[in-house]
Amino acid sequence: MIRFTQIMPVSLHTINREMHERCALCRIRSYSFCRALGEGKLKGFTSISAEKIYTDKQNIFLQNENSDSLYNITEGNIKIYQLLSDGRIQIIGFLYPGDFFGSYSKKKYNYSAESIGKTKVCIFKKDLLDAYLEKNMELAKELLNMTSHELMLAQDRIGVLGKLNANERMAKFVINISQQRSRIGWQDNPVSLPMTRQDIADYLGLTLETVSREITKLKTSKLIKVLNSKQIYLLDKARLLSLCH
Amino acid sequence: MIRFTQIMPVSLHTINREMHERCALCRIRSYSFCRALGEGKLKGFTSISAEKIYTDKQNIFLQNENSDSLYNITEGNIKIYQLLSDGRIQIIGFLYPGDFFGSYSKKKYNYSAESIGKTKVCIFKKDLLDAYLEKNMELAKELLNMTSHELMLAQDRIGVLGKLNANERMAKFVINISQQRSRIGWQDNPVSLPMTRQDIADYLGLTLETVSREITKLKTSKLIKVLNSKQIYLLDKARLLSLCH
DNA sequence: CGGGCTATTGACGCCTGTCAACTACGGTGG
DNA sequence: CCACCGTAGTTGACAGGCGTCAATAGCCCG
Repeated sequence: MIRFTQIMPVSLHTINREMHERCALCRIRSYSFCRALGEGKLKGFTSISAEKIYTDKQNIFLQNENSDSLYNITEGNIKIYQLLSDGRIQIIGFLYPGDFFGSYSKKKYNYSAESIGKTKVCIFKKDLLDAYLEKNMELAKELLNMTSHELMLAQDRIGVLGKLNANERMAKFVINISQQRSRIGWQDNPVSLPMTRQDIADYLGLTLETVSREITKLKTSKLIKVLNSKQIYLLDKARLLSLCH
Repeated sequence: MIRFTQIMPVSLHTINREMHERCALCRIRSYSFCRALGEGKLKGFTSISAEKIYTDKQNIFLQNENSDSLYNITEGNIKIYQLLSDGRIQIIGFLYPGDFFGSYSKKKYNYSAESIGKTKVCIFKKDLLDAYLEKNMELAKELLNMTSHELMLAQDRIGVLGKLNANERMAKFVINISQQRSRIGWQDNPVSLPMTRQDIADYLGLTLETVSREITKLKTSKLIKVLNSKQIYLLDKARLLSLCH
C-alpha cells in the first residue's frame, strides 16, 4: 500500500485549502451545474468530489467500462467518442469548461472520453452525488436542466449530420465553436481549434480531406481567415449563419 | 364562450373517474417517468395533468412556439422533427408510449411534434410540474434518469448518422424498432412500421428511394421478410445486429 | 537541418441523390 | 362489383458530392 503523504509535495496549508475551498475558489462555477448551490454549501460539496488533472490525449474513461463516476470540466477540453467494431470513430462532442459528462442513468459508459491538451476535471462518485442530490433538490433540478439542454444540443447535431452537406456542416461548426466560447465568457472571435482536422472530420461525419477542402473554400469565399491551422477568424458571421440554417 | 357541459356527452361518473383515477388506471405507467410515484400520490398527480387525443398527422406543437407544457405519450406514436429554412426535414425521433417529450430547459420548443395514427398524450403545464417536482424528489430523479437515457439514445443516433452507410442505417433502424417494442412489452417480431418510407428516410438522413432500395436488399439477402409495406419480420437478428455494429 | 506529424491539394471512383416511370393498394362513386 | 383516382412504394438510369488513395507542403521539435 502506498502512503501518499510521503510522495505528494504539498504543504498542509495547500491540502487544507484543496480539501475545503476548491469549489469556493472555482472560476467556472457560474457556468457549471454547481452554480445552483449557495455559498454556504460549497465546503460540503467540495468534500464529495475530487479534482484530477490530465495532460494531452489521456483517457478519462472508456466506452463500456463500468461507470461509477460523473465528471465536470473545470479547465481544458474533452472529446467524447464512440468506436465502431471496424475502427471507425464518431466523435459525439467536444466539451468545454462547465460541461458535465459521464453516464447518470446507465451502469456502463456509453462513450469514451479523452483530454485535448491540459485538462482539469472534478470527479463525483455516483452514489455520493446521488445521496447529495436527495438533500439538495436545487442541484438535482439544475442537473435536470443541464441534461435537458445537452439533449437539445444532441438533437441539433442529429439535424446537422442528417441533413447538412459538407459545406453547411463546416459553417455550422465554426459558428458553434464561436457561440460555445462566448457562453463561457471567452472572446468569440477569433476562435481556436484545439482539435485536429481528423477530430473535426470524425465530429462532422466527414473525412479529414473534405474538412480541409471545406476550410479552404470558406477561406477563398472570404467567410473566414485562417490565422494558422489552429486559429481562425470569422469574417462574415451573418453569411456563415445563413449557410447553416 | 362555449359551455362544454352542454356538448360533452359524458356522465358525471365518467368525469369523476377521469378527474381522479386516470393515472391509477393508466396501462403504460410502469414504462413512464410517473412510475416513480407511489400509489398514494396518483390522484394528486392526475390533477396536475390533462389528457388529449389526436388523430393522424396532427401537430402537438411547432418548433419555436413558446413552450409552457411537457408531454407523455400513453398511446400511439409521435414523430418529432426539425425543419430547415429550405424545407428539408430531419426527423429527430419516433416516440412510443411511455416516452416523455417537450422542452424542460428552454422557453421555446426545439422541434415540432406530430401524431402518427391515433395518439393519446398526457399534458403537464411546466410551472405545475415544476412545483410538483419540488415536493416529490423521487419524480425529479426519475425525470433526470429518463432525460439522461434519452440523451444517450440521441448520442447513439449521432453515431448512426455520422458513420453508418445506408445499408447499416437501415439494419440499425429495424433492430431499434424491435428493441423499442420489447422495452414496452410488445412482441418484438414481426414489427410494424407505422411511419411512411419518406418518414424513415427523413429519420435516417437518406432519401425515400434509398430506403426502399435498402429494404429490398435486406429482403433479397434473407435478413427480413416484408409481410406488407408496413409490417416486416426479422429473419436473422444476429446478422442484422452485426451489420450495424 | 532533418525527421515525423499534420494539413493541403489532386485524381479518380463509388455511394447515394435526383429525376422519372411504373406498380400496388385503398377508398370512392357510378 | 368494378372502374377510376390518388397516394405510397418500387425500380431504373444517370449524375454529382464526398470518400479513397497518393503526392506535396507546412510546421514543430530535437
